[in-house]
Amino acid sequence: MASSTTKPSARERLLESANELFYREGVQSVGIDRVIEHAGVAKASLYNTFGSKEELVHAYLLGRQATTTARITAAIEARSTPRAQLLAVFDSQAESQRRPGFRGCAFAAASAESKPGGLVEQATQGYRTWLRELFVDLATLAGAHDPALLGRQLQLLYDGAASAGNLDHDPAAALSARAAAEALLDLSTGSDR
Amino acid sequence: MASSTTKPSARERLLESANELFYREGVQSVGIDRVIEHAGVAKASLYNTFGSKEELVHAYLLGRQATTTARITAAIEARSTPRAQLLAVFDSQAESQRRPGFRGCAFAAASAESKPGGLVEQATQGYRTWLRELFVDLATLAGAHDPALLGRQLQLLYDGAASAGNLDHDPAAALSARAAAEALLDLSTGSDR
DNA sequence: ACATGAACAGACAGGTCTGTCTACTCTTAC
DNA sequence: GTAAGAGTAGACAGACCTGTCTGTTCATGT
Repeated sequence: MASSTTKPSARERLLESANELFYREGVQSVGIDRVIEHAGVAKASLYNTFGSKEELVHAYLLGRQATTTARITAAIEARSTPRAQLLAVFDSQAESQRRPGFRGCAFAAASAESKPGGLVEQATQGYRTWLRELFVDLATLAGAHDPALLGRQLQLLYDGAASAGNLDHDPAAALSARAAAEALLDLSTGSDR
Repeated sequence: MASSTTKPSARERLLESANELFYREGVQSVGIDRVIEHAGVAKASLYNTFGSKEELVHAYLLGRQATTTARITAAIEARSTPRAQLLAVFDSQAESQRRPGFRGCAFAAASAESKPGGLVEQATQGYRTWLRELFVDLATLAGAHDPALLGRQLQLLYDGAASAGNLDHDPAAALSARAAAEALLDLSTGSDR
């Protein structure tokens, strides 16, 4: 019963501020000073805890991955058939996209702002590998004729919905993606026969 | 016969350098000094010609739009049937993606690095509006049952291929998108009947 | 009572960025 | 010859950024 009544630790407050500011305005645009000011934390605490800004950004992305993974996993487990589970990924995306403050994929944004070869690219690869394998696994379970191809195409739809939903400020992008995913899935499983 | 033998003007050299450096490393990461050094141009010439960095970035994006528009339009005009024309957009994307130095959509990257409400967002909106109308028009000509929906879904595939092709360094992303587009198109036109 | 460790406030160094400014050079037209 | 316009080189100001460092406060365990 330490973390329930006590105020959050410096690390937790830093991560929460980083999540808010980095996602809203970009990891490059937001400086260290703004993060620590928003978190109410001394600069020395940040550098004692994380060592560098890049590692703070890395921790921010890992946190994003954890919440996204949990959200999608929960949506999948709430469905019973593979087909419904596959579409649930897009339902989860649509719900995330409807929330105020949606600004697209945090990994795509951070990658666009960061040099290749750093921790950002590393975290992005980890996240995308997980997502891709998820789609391929679901496509396999759903009985797709070519699970690798269908999984890839589903990820393209997912990426496109994230990108377009952000650039066009269109909260319905994920719904169009879901409809396309449904059509591709039906084609690939031959469910119209 | 002025521009054939004479060396390019400061404006042209600046735009060419901006196109190369901004696209490769990002509009925020590359400073003014690097652009003028690469162009072999004095800093005063840049500010006399463009007025600010933001306007240079804007001009760079307009140049990107012009070349992309020309490339896609040429690919379309080389085909005769609406169906082939629609798929030619993805062929053109695949060819662009195979070229060395491909780094995804310049507008998406620049948007991720820029504050909303500026010239970058404005240029991005213009480009995306053109692309979207192109897809909807081609879907209409191809006889789609719901051209607005199909056009949107094709754009999602296009965006996803650009994003995934960049983040995963996968030059075949546009080919998977093309195959998905073909399937959606056939479904939407009822060509299997 | 007191030591210890975590967090605080904030000054500071060293670097980078945009944008301005001065002074010089070159070409071309008349 | 010379005036005008375009371009060049580079110093400079002012702001901002990351990361380091000093000194202080405060809760907790012994």
